[in-house]
Amino acid sequence: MNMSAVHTRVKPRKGRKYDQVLDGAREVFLMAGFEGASVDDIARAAGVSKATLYSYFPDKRLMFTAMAERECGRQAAAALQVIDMNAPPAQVLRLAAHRLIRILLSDFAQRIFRVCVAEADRFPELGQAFYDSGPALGRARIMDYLSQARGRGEVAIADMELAADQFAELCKADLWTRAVFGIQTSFTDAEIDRVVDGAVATFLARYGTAG
Amino acid sequence: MNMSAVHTRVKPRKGRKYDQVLDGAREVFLMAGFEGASVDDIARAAGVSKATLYSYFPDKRLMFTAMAERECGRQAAAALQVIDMNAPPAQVLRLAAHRLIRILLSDFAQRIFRVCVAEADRFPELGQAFYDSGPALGRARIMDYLSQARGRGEVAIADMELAADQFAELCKADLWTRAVFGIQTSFTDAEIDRVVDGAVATFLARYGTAG
DNA sequence: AATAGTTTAAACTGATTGGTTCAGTTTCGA
DNA sequence: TCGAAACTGAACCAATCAGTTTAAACTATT
Repeated sequence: MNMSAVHTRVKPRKGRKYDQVLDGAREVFLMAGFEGASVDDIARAAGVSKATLYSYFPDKRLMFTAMAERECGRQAAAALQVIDMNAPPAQVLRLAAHRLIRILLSDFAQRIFRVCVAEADRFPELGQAFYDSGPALGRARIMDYLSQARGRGEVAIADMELAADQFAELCKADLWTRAVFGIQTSFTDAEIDRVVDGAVATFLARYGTAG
Repeated sequence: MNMSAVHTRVKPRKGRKYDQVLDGAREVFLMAGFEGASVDDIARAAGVSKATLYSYFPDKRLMFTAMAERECGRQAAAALQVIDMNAPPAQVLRLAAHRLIRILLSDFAQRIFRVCVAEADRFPELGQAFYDSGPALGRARIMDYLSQARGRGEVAIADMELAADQFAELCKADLWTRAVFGIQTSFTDAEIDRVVDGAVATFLARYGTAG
């Protein structure tokens, strides 16, 4: 079946302004949430007519999930930065903590988190998608490193998964909470360093071996 | 000014069905969010006519904030349970962790968290209210105990605030994340014990003094 | 029982929503 | 340059929404 696609490369669903539409959808959905966003606003933000918009997506819901999944994918890609697997824990963890916090506190991550959480029961599959592309992926990365470090005897960890989760949680320590409630929106390096140093110190106090 | 209130006790804003209205508001708002909730639904859930409802609250927004603030207050009251200030850290922390997790994972806390987060920028004061009556209050309680324990030399803590935050974060370790995204809604005692034990162990590895 | 205040159901307003339709314009490959 | 497909803009529809109004029914206190 689908003989027309024989040499037309896998046919990305439809035509030319697809990304443009999703960009508009992202802008409006992330600002206003699902119910708060009107389709007319999205069309305007996308610089596209409403008819075009509905030629790409059969309804508002699918438009929303499409944009959410694309953004989750992007987030996942952005999180996959190189880590020096051979460096000592104190150094690697400090760097990882910094990166993680910067992502967690970014305006973008905050917005998409809010939307995913708010709409988690209207779109059950959405929570899973966000979890897989964010927290779960970050944890896997941390576990990768910790496993190697354990192989070198640099850390002593029995429950690897729990350890990775604990490290991620330690990085949040209040900063993230205050950001998500809109209490504080920008953070100084000093504030972040305090949390990062605290996270690394606590983590290594439990799991570190040598000095 | 306000001479009419001289001997009419401080006048609780208005009459008889106030709580009834707020109960209905809670039910619908927590289920559907601010935009998703219709005033007619709220009236129906409250068992009250729409006219009555509008005689208590001038508009939907104020109805929302009133209910949110009441619920935050309740949450705060519920969190204030007795703690044996003189028991050893390992024991107190384990109990506190259990309580905290149970609250964090409860259906009610999850729902109100979602609504507060989702509506944090439509209602800026709401995030603050939730933070004060939830995380901030919990932290204060933990700090109280840790201070006393430090006085007895049972823990060695420099940055008390950070330590309290770290403990709270350690208690969440993935369980909370999965709950908030709707990935997992009920948790076994074993799952919780694993996180609790891990949190206490890690915390005391860093801050504990004796065995 | 009379009075004064509350509550009710239901109809109504004006605005907005998601979604459709369509006549006409643009784009682009062949 | 032709023609099909993609796109536009605006009008349109039915539904829903927050909020108001009204006339009748209920509840107290006196």
